[in-house]
Amino acid sequence: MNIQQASEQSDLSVKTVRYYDEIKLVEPARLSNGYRDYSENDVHKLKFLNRAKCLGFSLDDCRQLLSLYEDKNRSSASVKKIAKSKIKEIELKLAELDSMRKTLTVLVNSCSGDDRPECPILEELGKHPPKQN
Amino acid sequence: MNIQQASEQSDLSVKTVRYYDEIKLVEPARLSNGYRDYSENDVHKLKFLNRAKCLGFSLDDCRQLLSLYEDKNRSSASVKKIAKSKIKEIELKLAELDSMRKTLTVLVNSCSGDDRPECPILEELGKHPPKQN
DNA sequence: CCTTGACCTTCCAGTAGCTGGAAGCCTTAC
DNA sequence: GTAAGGCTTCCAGCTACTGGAAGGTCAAGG
Repeated sequence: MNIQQASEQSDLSVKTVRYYDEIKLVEPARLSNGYRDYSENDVHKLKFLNRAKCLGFSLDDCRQLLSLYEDKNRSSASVKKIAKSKIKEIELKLAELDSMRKTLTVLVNSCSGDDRPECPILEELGKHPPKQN
Repeated sequence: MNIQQASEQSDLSVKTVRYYDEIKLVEPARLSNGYRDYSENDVHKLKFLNRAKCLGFSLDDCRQLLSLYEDKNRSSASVKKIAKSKIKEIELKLAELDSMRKTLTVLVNSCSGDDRPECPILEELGKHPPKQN
């Protein structure tokens, strides 16, 4: 099938699908006119990638997962390890964002939000040394 | 003061400080030999930027906040508006990450993680159409 | 047979926010 | 004088695409 159909079936943009070919994630056959020709299996891989991406895996992670997916001699332990480290990453990011949210909420609540120039948010940003990063 | 001192005082890397000059966020004076010469006020701005960055503001947001910070006729409402929309963004990202975390946790818990190839994580990735993105 | 429109192709540039490295001055200490 | 460390600029690269230009291909209609 042509690239547009593959794109629709995998719910990835045409540009993205072409990009995945370029970086050798999913390389379809080519027709004599140069057009990409996606097989059912190619589309299946594209869907797999989209799903993994939605779960926060990087393209490098995706590449690993895909090769494990296709390796019938894999051990489930190797997949579990990748997934667990991804959970750790996500939890770190969650904690960081939550701390940002808390700080910002306190600041917003202390700001009158009127026409006057006095602003506790800016004062705070100006006063304090950075606590993160 | 020279760029290294400014970098240390603001807790930003030398490269970053130079970059902020390049994108006209904080443009220090120059000595006759071409060296950047940071004033106390410049360093104060660098610190402000670092703090704002830690709270999740993009450099574009930072640019706005900095100009509001320096505008003595600003209204606190305009700052509050930016901060509130940033909180919204952060909350969206939090929800997304939390959903990833939950899904991944379920998958990891259902995976034996041994030497056998059977892996519910990969099966799940292969089976399902994407639900997000 | 020609044209039109919708495909497809490649290639180049740009996004955010830096980071690393090369080549080459400048300054300071020994 | 020279060596080490600063400083400068510029160029490339990172992630994961996206937009757009220039041009080839294909099917339908007149």
